[in-house]
Amino acid sequence: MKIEPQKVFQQLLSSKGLKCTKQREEILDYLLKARKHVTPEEMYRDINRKDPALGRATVFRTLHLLEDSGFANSIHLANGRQAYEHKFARPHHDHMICVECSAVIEFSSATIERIQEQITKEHTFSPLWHRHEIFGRCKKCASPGRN
Amino acid sequence: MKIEPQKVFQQLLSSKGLKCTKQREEILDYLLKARKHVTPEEMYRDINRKDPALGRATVFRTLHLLEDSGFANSIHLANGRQAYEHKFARPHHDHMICVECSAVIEFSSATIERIQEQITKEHTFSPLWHRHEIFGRCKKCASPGRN
DNA sequence: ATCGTTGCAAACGGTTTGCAATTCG
DNA sequence: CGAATTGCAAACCGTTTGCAACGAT
Repeated sequence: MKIEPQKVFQQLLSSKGLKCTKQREEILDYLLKARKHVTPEEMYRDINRKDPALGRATVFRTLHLLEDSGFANSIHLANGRQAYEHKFARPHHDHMICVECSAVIEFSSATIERIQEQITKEHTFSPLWHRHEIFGRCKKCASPGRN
Repeated sequence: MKIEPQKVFQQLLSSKGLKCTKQREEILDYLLKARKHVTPEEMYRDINRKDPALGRATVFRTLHLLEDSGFANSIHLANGRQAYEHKFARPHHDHMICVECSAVIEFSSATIERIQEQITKEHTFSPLWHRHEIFGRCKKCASPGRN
């Protein structure tokens, strides 16, 4: 049985008495199609091109809605700005972020997760989520001949 | 031979042709004495109480100077804001951050570091630094009878 | 005296909010 | 119809910056 994000989203909306609007659909679709992490501004720029009526505020509001509902994740880029990715059928993973070109490479390690669990337990800390970001230079930006 | 942060800082300053000012000393001292991670605003508030002449801009400027020189570290709190800690004679460590009271608990794991190295190597990624933050509730805030 | 540094206040940039108009259910 | 949602523009808030006065060397 294939998961259909749009359907799931609609269900969530109606279950909360919220409405399914064109803007919310556009934004979810954009996020689902995006191959990389997108910033609210990129999102606004791209969707607004096709639908000039869309406002910036709606992008932010919807992104929060998606994040709160567990449909999206946000990461912090090196400059502190946020970028989002959807969470449909994607296993948990963390990120390596290139400080030069902002490329994002995903990684995950069951061992790290296990150690984390152990560490939090030792400190009687109840983990909710975590952020493990490695900053550096990607293959391309670190290659010789580029300082 | 004991390390004397203030001396080291003075050396760095003069080696760069920068000046050793009262404000810079106050800020470094504050950071050294702080037992927890401090935000620029806390810093400004506290130091400004004793020295009303100190301005907010100087706090930010000095914090950047300290970070760039490797004397301080910054972390992002759950709300995206920054907080700083000094780096004198402190081994590398990461953080668990309480989403309720913003308490910060430090942790470190040689195993995690090792795995990270291996992962970056696999992706031909040249790491510069990383941020590993676990968000959740500290012992106190997670205890029953609260929420 | 020189040039880095400071405080101030204005500018910034990303995000949020108040509100009247609009749209979904 | 009535409540939720939207776009707009103004408000926010942490941070940065331009500038004239100041201060360390």
